[in-house]
Order: sequence, then C-alpha cells, then structure tokens
Amino acid sequence: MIRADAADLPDVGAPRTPDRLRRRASRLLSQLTVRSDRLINDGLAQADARKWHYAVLASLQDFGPGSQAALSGRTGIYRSDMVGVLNELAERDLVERAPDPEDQRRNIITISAEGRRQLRRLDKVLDALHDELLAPLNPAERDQFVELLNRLLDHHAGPS
Amino acid sequence: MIRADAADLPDVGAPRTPDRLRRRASRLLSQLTVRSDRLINDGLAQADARKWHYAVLASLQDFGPGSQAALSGRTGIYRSDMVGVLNELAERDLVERAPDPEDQRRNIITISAEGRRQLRRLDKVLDALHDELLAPLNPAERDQFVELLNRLLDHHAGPS
DNA sequence: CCAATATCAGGTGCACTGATATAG
DNA sequence: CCTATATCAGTGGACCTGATATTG
Repeated sequence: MIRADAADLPDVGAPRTPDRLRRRASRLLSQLTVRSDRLINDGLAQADARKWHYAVLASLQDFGPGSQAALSGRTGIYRSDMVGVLNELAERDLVERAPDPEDQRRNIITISAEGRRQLRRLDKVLDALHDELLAPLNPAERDQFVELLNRLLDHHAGPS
Repeated sequence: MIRADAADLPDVGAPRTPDRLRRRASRLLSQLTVRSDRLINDGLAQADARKWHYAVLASLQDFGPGSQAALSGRTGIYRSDMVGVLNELAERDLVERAPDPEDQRRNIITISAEGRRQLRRLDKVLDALHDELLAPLNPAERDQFVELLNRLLDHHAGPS
C-alpha cells in the first residue's frame, strides 16, 4: 500500500459528483442507443423486418417514390447498403423497383399495397416499442426529449 | 375487405406531420449517436486516446482500483474487450496491472500519476467536444437532456 | 464439482470507403 | 471529359458469444 499520498483525492476541478461517466452526454447517448437498438431490432424481427425496412417504407409513404440515391439521402442509409435493403424489400413484395424512363441510370422505387400494410403493422409495433423505450418519461417529457434530439441532429446534420 | 383501398390516403392514426422518421426517438438516437461518436472519437484521437480509455481512467479515478471484471461492470466494456483496452493503457503507463495477493485469479488495476494527468487532459478535451455536441442547447436544456438520458438509461440498465 | 476470473478466437451488424460499369 | 447512378467488394470498430486455463 504505497499509494497513500494526495493521489487518491479528487481532482481540484472535478465535477460536483465524482461520477464522470454519468455526466457525459456522449457516453449516455452511446449506451442508451445500444439498448434502444437492441429493443427495436428484436421487436421488428418478430415482424420479419429491420429498422432499415421501416426507414425506407416510411420515407416512401411520407415523401413519395424516388431513386435509390434519393432514398439514401432521406433515410441516411448509405448508397452501398441501400441495394441490399431494397433487395430484401422487393423479395417480400413491399416495394417495386422500376427503371426511370427519363433517366436510364435510375431506378424508381415505389411502395406497394402490401408495403403500405406492412408499414401500418410496423408503426403499431414501433408505437409499443417506443412506449417501452420511453416508459420513465411522461408525455411532455417524451415530446421534449424528441425535440431536443431533433435540434441536436439538425445542428450536426450535413454533408459529412 | 374491411379496409377499402384508400391506400394512397394518409393513415387514420398517422402522426400529425407526415415525417415519421423525425418522430421516432429510436431513430433520432441512432443517428445522433453516430455523429456524436464520430465527433468524440476524432477529438480523442488527437490526444492519442479512445473513449474506452477515458471510461476506464474515469472509473478508476472516481471509484478507485478494481479487478478487470469490476471495471467491466462499471464501464460497460465487455470482459473480452477489456484485455485489449488495458493493454493499450498499460503500454502508455497510464494504469498498472498487478496480481491481487488475496485472489490469484484477479488483476488489480490502478491508475498511475501519468494516468491522472492524461485524465485531466481528456476531461478538458471532452468539455470542449461536448460544448460542440450540445451547442444548440442552453445550459438548462443541457442539464435536462442529460437528466432524461440518465433516467432512460437507469430504466433499461440491468443484467442484459 | 462448481463458480469466477482473465484471456483468446471468432461472429455479426453496421457505418464507411473504394472500384466498376453504365448512362447522362 | 466529367458526373451521377446502381452495384459490388472489402475495411474497421463495436457489441457479443463462445471456449479455455487457472484459481477459489
């Protein structure tokens, strides 16, 4: 036990509680997102879906058909990964992939009737999952949490 | 067909704005965490550190020495990954790894003087980075954001 | 015999990069 | 010629699952 000097005392400029790890928003975000992603992925798996499926279907329903590059921009899914997602969605007949007559490079992706049905199902599943995710917060707090997240995201969104 | 083909009309129970992707806390969390992690990782890399380094050093400073399993529990780093992190920290002489005389299975990890210096450096770096991360929020909002995250995390913490 | 520890080897999903062929 | 698009191949780090040897 040779370590009995001032070394064990708290730092001079230390935070009020000694618990650094509970005060760093970045760490809290990472840890919560791990739990959140697991919850959502497990829940969606029960409905034979992934969160990318929902993102694409929701984007098509809310903003209409679009090229794969457009969907990429809307959803945040990389162009390289979009191919696989659309393959999975097309396999299940949830979307249709047709060449754009005006630009032969593009595919126009359209949501199908079955896709709309699936989206409604997934919305219900996600409502329940988010109720679990946000269980400790009352409605006003949930709204504010979402609002804070949106403001932060807007600030950090962009070309990079 | 109970549900006639009002297929193109908005869903009955749809959210007020058509923008589903901006209303799902799980998606906002995922996306924000990607940006946050990148910001933090890049920033810490400038100081020859990773976020795991900070987690371990902070845990040692705030809660004292401990076995690798104990550190695992405190920081959320997996036991299997802890080995590599401690190797990196020991290489830099930021921690010391000594066998526990009372239990030969355990290593007791202790933060070194150099480790404490590095922790102070990293705390400054992280202060600046979080100022950037939380830029759109005023001090009260930042506190509340952290508080909401902590409550959510507490609710979802646990054995698995 | 069973449990905990440190360690190692590997799997999986995801963000991301780079290259290619094709079309504008 | 240069750009955009869809596609493919592959990297890197993070989370997670085992298996093993050692010790309690």
